[in-house]
Amino acid sequence: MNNIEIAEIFREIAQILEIKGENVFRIRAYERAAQNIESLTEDISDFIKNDSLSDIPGIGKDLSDKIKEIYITGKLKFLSDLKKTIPEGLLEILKIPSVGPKTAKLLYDKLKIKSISDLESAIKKNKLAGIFGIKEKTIENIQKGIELVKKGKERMSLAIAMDVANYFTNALSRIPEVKEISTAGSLRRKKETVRDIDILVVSNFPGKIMDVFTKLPAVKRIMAKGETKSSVLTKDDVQVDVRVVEEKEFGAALLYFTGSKNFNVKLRHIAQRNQQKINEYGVFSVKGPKEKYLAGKTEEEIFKFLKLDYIEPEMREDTGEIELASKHKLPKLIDIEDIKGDLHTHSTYSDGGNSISDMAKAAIKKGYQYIALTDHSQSLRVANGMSAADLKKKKAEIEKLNNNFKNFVILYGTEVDIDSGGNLDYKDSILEEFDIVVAAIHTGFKQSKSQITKRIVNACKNKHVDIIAHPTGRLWGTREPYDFDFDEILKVANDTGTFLEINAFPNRLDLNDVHSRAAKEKGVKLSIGTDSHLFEQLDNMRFGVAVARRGWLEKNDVVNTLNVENLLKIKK
DNA sequence: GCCGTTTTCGGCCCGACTGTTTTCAGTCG
Repeated sequence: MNNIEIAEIFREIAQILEIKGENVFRIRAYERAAQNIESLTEDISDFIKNDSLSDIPGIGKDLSDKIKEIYITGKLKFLSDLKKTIPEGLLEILKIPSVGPKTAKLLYDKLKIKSISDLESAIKKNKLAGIFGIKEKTIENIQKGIELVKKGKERMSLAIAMDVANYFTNALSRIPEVKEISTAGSLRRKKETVRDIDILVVSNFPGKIMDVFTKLPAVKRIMAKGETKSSVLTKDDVQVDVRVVEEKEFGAALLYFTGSKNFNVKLRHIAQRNQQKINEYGVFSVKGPKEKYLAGKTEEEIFKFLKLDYIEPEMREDTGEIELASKHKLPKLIDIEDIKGDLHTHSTYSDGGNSISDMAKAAIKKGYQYIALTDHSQSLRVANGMSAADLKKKKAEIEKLNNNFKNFVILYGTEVDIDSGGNLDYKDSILEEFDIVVAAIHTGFKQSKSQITKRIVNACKNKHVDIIAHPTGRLWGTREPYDFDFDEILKVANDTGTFLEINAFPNRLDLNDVHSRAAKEKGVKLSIGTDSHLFEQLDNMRFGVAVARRGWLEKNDVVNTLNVENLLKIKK
């Protein structure tokens, strides 16, 4: 049982307790525990071995025992007993927007509805209308919610979310009454997937903003429209929320709507201790009979009032950053401008769409000092992998192009396949010719944990392999990461001086934020590569940088922030 | 169920919007 699986068990418990109408704070305790376990950079087994489970915030005596039980037996009696008390399908009803635990319970108690299909047929037979508290409008909302669930569009990738957000921020910026505008929520924190788009606007004419927003051409349906806050659904079924605030509230609102929830809760605790209160309108003194506005115009001002250094949005998850901010020990996160080159790209020599020359030109235009063309190796036939003979031609072409550059260099590279037996697809005598060797697994994803771990360990131990690309193999929404011992890879990567990649391709983002942070803590260096197959995709670097920032990485942790001389010096 | 710079008991973040109510519960973030 790994961290994610244990977190899921606690989440399921929270949901069942919710339906049963249990104490909300008990429910919150399970949710909080789940979130904290999920964001641990160490394997939960380490805490069990060291008998230090209660060091994890939100884990006390009871949850410690439950974690141990799960770890040892693979299951939890408390959960299986709990499951018996409610019908199986009931949890899926909670996924319907506008249907919460109270409604789910009501529907079950009155009509014995225990699944979405039960609910649909009850609506068809007009059975809902008779229930106290449910009328036409509620039924309509449930129906629309069911449609959404069926389409299965619960979260979107960060890349898509950014596109949608740009459309709305551009459109709203054109309104003269808009003084300031910003995205908020998980999009601003740059989470790898985003559920809905939050936009914050400063204006003295909220009514006008609400009108324009809800009438934009991309809007399919208005879900809610109030004086200062509205929600719509776009034609692609993306939910967008816009909230209008006054200038003196903007920082407070931005802080509040950026979250995360746990981060906000902790800030409020700090405020409470100082006899202050934080909400989306500002920081207020609650000393004396009357509340007094203290701050709220900017986030910086609010952090200052709380005696904290400014915390970047990507770090606001309550995983230790608030404590560091109070001690002035926050890391200085890497920035997109720090990136000096791309170490994972493809050309027409394998399965890329552009020539080496075109890729290089695009890299120069981005202000890079180098680009590595890492075409696939021979056995990867689906990707037009390169034979040893083709390599000579490619090397000659790169040498010729490099003669014409000043302050820029193309690195002769390869993405060499790690085959199912753990061998590399080129001999050492070929590998030593390259400037940069990226190694990756492309086949045999279903092998056992020990087999896959051994394959990657072998690659790390090769004296020519510089980078392990997309180390976990996951493809968002299509392929789960393969099973391997990440701690072991970190150890070997550190011992051998092998870099691990943050693959910036939007549906990979591999390593992810938690893995990146773990790598940093173990002293492993990372490389952010776009895996571009077209020159336009070099722009995906920003998604890789987003992952790095969420993983607390600084400039020094990432090797492609170095200039080319230093890069070639520190690589194997 | 967790947690403690007044607490080992009694708290636990806080407000907008909706739909159903005649003053508020449920949902959401």
